[in-house]
Amino acid sequence: MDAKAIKKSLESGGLRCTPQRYAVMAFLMEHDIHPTAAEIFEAVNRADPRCSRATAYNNLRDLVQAGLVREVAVEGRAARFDAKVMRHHHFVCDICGRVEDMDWYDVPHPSAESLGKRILRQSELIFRGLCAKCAQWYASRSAS
Amino acid sequence: MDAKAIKKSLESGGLRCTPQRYAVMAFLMEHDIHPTAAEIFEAVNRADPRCSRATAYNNLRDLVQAGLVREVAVEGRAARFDAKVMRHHHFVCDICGRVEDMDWYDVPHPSAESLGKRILRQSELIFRGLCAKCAQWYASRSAS
DNA sequence: TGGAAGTTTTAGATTAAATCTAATCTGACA
DNA sequence: TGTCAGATTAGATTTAATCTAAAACTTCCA
Repeated sequence: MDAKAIKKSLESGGLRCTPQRYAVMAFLMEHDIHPTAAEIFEAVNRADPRCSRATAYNNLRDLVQAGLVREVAVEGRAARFDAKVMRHHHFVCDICGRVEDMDWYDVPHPSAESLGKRILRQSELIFRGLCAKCAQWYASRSAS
Repeated sequence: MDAKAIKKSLESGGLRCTPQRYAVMAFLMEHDIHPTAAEIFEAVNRADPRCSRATAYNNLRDLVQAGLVREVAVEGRAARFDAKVMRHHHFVCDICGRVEDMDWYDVPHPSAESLGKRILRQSELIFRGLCAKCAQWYASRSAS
């Protein structure tokens, strides 16, 4: 991954490029596995033990606020994160909680005014079901 | 609220109608405020202190599993719940976390097969922005 | 009616996720 | 070099939710 690109993207969000912040952003850009905050902290801390838990969480919060990283809340599980490279929808597996990317397409939505609300962002979709792996496991399980 | 209707709806989900379970379901059907689990427990426990925290949470879980209650995960906040009377979308306020109902409409989505996934449910939408109250507060704040 | 088997509930302990605290460090720039 | 806002830290704390093991109910059949 291009270090300059990461630095630039941090600065475009008004964030200074510190080693810890860089590590969090780089991890997210290099892995499209939608890790939880705990997984990000563990990976970053393993690579460089100077990064503490609070710092990993603080930086994650800052990156989300700056719009560089997207947070996906999943019912009954820890939140998951991904670098917001291109706009896309998500798929969440009911069994293993795995989050996968899905292609972006526009969804029609009511206008803000008609609802009495001031700001209204296009919602990203979260589809739900069983991922290929869990669907297979589930099928073999029901068969026996 | 019709007690018989609540009892029937519990039984339609394969759940026995115990006083505690009834209280949780009744609270959700009588209040469309999308309470958190903690708020539900407090309300139910206040009305009848025989219902413990674990019971409120257990029953909530059972109701969600039975498809009678919907859980809405919100980033950085406790999950919220509502009785699944009619299908609808949701709006979440970025500032106060308030959840509001929005009318249902179909959203086009890719078919399961094209994605290699076995089961794929229609996603309910979550719109995000500022609710009327917070939008007003925010505007008056920026003005000063 | 008795009582075995299953279900539900309970108080309190525990876990998990994330944030807070207050002290310390860093580095840009005067 | 000195200053100071911003960043980081370890560890404590908070919050949300679940677990545990015992007790209390229901059901239902003899």
